Amino acid sequence: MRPRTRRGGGRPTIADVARKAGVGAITVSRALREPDRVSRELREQIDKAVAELGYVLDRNARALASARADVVAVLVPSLTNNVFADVVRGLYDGLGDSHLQLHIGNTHYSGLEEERLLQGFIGQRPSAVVLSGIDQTATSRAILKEAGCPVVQIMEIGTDPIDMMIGFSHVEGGRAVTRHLIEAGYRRIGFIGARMDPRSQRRLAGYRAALEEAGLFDLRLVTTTTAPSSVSLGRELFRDALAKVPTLDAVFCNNDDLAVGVLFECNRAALAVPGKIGIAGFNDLEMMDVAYPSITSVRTPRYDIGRRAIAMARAAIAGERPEQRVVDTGFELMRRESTAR
Amino acid sequence: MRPRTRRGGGRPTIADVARKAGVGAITVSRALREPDRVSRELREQIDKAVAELGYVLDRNARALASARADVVAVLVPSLTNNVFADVVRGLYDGLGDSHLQLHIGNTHYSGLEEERLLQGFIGQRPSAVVLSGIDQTATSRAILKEAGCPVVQIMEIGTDPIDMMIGFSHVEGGRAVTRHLIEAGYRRIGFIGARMDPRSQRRLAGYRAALEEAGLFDLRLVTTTTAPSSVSLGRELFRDALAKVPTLDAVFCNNDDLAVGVLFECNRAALAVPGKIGIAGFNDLEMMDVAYPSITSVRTPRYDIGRRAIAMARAAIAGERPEQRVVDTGFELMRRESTAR
DNA sequence: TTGTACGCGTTATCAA
DNA sequence: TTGATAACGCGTACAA
Repeated sequence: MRPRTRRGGGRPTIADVARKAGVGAITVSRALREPDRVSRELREQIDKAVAELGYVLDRNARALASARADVVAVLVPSLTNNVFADVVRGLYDGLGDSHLQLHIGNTHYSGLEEERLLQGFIGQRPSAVVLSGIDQTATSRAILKEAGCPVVQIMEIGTDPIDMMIGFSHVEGGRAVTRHLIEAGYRRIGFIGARMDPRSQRRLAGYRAALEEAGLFDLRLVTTTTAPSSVSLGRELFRDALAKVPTLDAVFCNNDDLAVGVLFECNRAALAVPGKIGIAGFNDLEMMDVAYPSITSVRTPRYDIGRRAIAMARAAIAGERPEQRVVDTGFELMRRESTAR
Repeated sequence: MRPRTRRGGGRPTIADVARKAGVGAITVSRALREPDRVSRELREQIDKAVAELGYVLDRNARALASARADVVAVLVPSLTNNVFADVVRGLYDGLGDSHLQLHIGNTHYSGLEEERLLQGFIGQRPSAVVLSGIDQTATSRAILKEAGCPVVQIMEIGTDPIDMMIGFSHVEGGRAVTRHLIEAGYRRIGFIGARMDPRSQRRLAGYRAALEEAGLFDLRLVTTTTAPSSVSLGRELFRDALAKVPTLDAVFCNNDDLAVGVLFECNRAALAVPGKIGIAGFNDLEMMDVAYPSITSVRTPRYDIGRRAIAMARAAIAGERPEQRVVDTGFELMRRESTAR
């Protein structure tokens, strides 16, 4: 029975390299992974053969044989959102010289989509999973608990981590910025929110708590939509809010895109900022400091969260026990011209 | 000799499912891939067994056995850049109901990094490769030609596609917007550019060509940096440009972030836009239309390019020959208040 | 429509 | 330090 034709595109395999270098296949494998455990002589022959053949390791075969994929699965709710773009940048930078790869999945703010993606990713036997927020479905939590790999929830903290967590309290963020507005002398402080995902909801809760403490809360001050955030949406929501409450003297925006839209609308309508209207955003995009007037916001350590999430994952992959399972990064209120009255 | 302990984490395999469902392993495999080719009765038994066992397909094993990974490798120069965030969104949406996965790599605008990533991705035997621009290194081109899978270069067009291409001419984009500024009556038109990657260089070339046609070109009008683009950088570069050429009456910004920075700086310095200074950007981010004054820009079909690139890749994977290897999507000049004088 | 035998390219195990 | 052998879990080819 003659050997069948090779299925793979005829690309060189580890056996080809071994033959050419005059060694066993396993020695080639070792030379590639742990060069120190192979004698210098053989290593050089092998390197030469690899170069001549243009050999490229088949990651699928490696993953199958070693039952782990050197892949970190990452689930974020959006790729368009600057916030998660920064997180992902931090994740990449956190990889450093490890041979880990990042596989990014976009949940589109849907728990069900997260479940679906998780199924797919788990099928790759990732070395770790990083995912956003703390509102996973019961099924997702079950999948992750059974996956047997480190899991890092990011951008938020809570009391019941699947495994590890790093982020900050969105309730406290919302509360801090709202208190600042109150202290600045504003009294009719509106909340403008888009998307209204769980983190936005919690920012709203912080806003409400702060206003209630001060006896200033009024439901009509809250203007939200589930539509995705954008600058133009900021303009629209602000118009709506002003129509509802003509005495509005400040707005806390769910995020910075909205705040910029509000600022442009104030400029257009000749509403003085911060004199007539105070504006505060959330996340502190780079633009906020450059805007005229510059816009108050809550600086969230997105990039850092990304870096440290990978560091936590790498430590756990290496078998280390985390010092703390839940890491609170905090946030920083950036007071600027838009609320300086 | 007793069977050794299983290497994998003891997760159920296709054989376990087959045993439980009382069928052959291959029937389970088929039921998963091509349900129509398995009798309804068996299919139901199999689905039940899968659910009860919590079976998850091992994608690595599938990829190894079938010599293809159902993965599209995507290389973009940046994830922070809104432009590529939109492209990636388009790519995801283009996937539709296919069982393809996207694996995103970030080249950080480096040809060498692109090469390195390509090596890694090719090791996964992707079904297709999507990459940005037309300036790949010779090595990258060689790797791709040998990969034997469809390749789509996006965001730009040129005369020598590796395989397929979809995008538009950045030279023409730069030329169009510059001509518009000239027609609007501006005479001392500056160019402000950050990053200055190949596409930025070509926008600059278009700008220069248009000004030279009109006899208005002057090297001192050009202010660039290789630093990454940002709103604050737009402010800085505009200040530099104005210091060099105090008679400056308009600026074409390499991209919209810079343009927004210029607008804020004009507001702060009380330079009337468009009266005293005209401003034009590139890419037409959503914000441009909301800004006050709204900002002229070149709308680039980023999302669409993403979608169509995947469509082209899918067609090629399915064995179809493309109608055209190079697709010019064009662009659209959006005339707005910032240049309406 | 279903099943059998084998191979995919690599690594773990164990022995030399 | 090196190598032979047997998995890893699934899909292809072919036969029934």
